[in-house]
Amino acid sequence: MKATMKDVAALAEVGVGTVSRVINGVKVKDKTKVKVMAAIAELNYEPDEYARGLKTNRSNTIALILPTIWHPFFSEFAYYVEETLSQNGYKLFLCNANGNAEKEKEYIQMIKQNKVDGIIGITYSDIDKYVSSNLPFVSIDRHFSEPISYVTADNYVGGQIAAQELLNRNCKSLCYVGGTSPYPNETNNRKAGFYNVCEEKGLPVKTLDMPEPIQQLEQQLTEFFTNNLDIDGIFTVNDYMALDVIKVMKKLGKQAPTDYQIIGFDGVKISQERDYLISTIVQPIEEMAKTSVETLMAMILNEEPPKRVILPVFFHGGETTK
Amino acid sequence: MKATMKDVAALAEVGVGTVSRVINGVKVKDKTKVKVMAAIAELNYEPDEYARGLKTNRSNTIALILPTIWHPFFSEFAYYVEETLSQNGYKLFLCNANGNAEKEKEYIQMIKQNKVDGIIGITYSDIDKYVSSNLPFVSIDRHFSEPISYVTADNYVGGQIAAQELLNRNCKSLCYVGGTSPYPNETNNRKAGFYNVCEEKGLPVKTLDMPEPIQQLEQQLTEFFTNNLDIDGIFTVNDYMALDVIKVMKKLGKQAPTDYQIIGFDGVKISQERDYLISTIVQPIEEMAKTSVETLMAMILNEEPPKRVILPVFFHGGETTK
DNA sequence: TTGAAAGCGCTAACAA
DNA sequence: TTGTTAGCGCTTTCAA
Repeated sequence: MKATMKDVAALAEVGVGTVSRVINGVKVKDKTKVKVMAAIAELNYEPDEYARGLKTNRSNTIALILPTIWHPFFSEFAYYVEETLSQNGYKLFLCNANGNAEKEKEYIQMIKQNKVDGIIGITYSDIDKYVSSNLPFVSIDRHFSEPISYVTADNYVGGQIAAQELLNRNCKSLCYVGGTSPYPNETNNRKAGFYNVCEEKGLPVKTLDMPEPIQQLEQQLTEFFTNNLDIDGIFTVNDYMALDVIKVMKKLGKQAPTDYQIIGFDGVKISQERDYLISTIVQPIEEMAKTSVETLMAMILNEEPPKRVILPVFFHGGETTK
Repeated sequence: MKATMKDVAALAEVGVGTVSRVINGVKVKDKTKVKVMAAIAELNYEPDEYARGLKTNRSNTIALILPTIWHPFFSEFAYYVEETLSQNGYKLFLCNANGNAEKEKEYIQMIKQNKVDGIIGITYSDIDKYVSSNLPFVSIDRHFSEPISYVTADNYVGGQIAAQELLNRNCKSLCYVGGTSPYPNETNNRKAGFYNVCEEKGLPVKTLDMPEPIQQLEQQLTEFFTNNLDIDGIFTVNDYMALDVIKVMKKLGKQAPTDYQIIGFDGVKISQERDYLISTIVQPIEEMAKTSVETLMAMILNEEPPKRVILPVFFHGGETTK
């Protein structure tokens, strides 16, 4: 049978309140503390977090809501979120929402019923409507109109850097390839930053912006690049899109970085120890994860959290640029 | 203020016991049920899982212990575990242990304190020592001596298939490249299956088996392949090792599949919608995840779970074989 | 079919 | 500094 606080109290010949104080680090006479500790060790006592939660209304648990963990950007993010939480004595509920608003709602309900202390969310539905304002919530890469804190990489500057790096490498005909989501999100700033630099230099930019969900991607890409054979500098909304472009270009007989140069966005690594896939604008995923957790912790402790944090990106030169 | 069962009972003019019965689907007179449901809706009542857990000693939560979520094999596995659990009304604690026995132990303690109903573990320490025998535990790819259930892919047959596929493609000089872990695990069977076919055909096999953790991998690979220029058929313990071999071979001026052919193991996809990286023996990850959850569910319901499940693998011909 | 009440294991307020 | 106790919100037994 599992030992309870009562058992410990009896063995140590003290009241349960005293045991509780010892457990929670409240000041107790040294001698009593020793007795209690001995009893705890003897009985192999471990506090019941459910009883505790019932009283305190806290769970030391947070929920991470993602589209899918099966994607290196999200799994890297989750990895660091878990690591940071664990260091803070928090547990993590993993919630794959699959971009499904219904499932996000279900999770919100689960979260309420389970005294979850806060949420970190990378979501694309109007989740804010279901999150009550007193539940700490940090959004990633998504700016809600409500007073919800968010953490994001500097997408605009990332776009600027991409343009600059392509120009530095003598690209003459630039283009941007991306997708447009029905939900507003920060990735649009990548394009804006890219355009900004091009405009300043008075350079025209070609654009392939496909409405999401993207249908027949390969066909659209093939058509676009067949009609624009002069393009020699490409910036894509993310690394995956760059991979898709590379594949199509290969079929068209073009190879990076000799025939054209291409820069992605995200800085995806398929695992910690492996390399970036391509030349890319790297998001500081570890820092974003840590900042999210810290912001959430501040909210939980009723401190004033930053309303928005924008973290710097950097260029990684891989094998798809000269 | 959050509504409690008492509030619902008062509004519906019934006892709390009746409300509890309605919530839990115990038979109640239709008319009463309607009254209670109305009160629940009116008050926006949601049961408190912590109070419930305190009484029932169940949490509808399971823990997934992994080395790291930041790896496509594990994140795919986690993805399907989460999906299946969610369908069963279960929640998932994500535990990255980083191959760190200390952290695994910490997690076990957390699990005990939080009434976690069961564990799915991909672990490489002697975790079984800390898991009490009445806590449902399913191990992946690892065979404990204790009566612990495990789920694994058919690694032996996978090795056989790899050898066969290389031979079918006219490879004359085969080799195996892998690592040996201090902890026994099922991946050794990949090598064994590979050898088995080669021996049957009377073919010699070269071997590079490096003790883990592997130091100076690239150097070891370079040396090995420089000394064995005749090798034209390679089987590696996993997909990543194959990528490393490919990289080294490129530096040696060799290209797959023209100069040599190579088959990996795992069938890693960096995301659901992307392709396999190379020619490989594919593990049925989705099925493994589902089977693990089902086995765990059976244990939780005190049914007799299968002691071991070995699931079939298949060959995927990619661009690294002819 | 239902209501009343005990009690799960803990925290915190109060009293000593 | 410490013991006692009420009560967190539920489930479940017992009796009606």
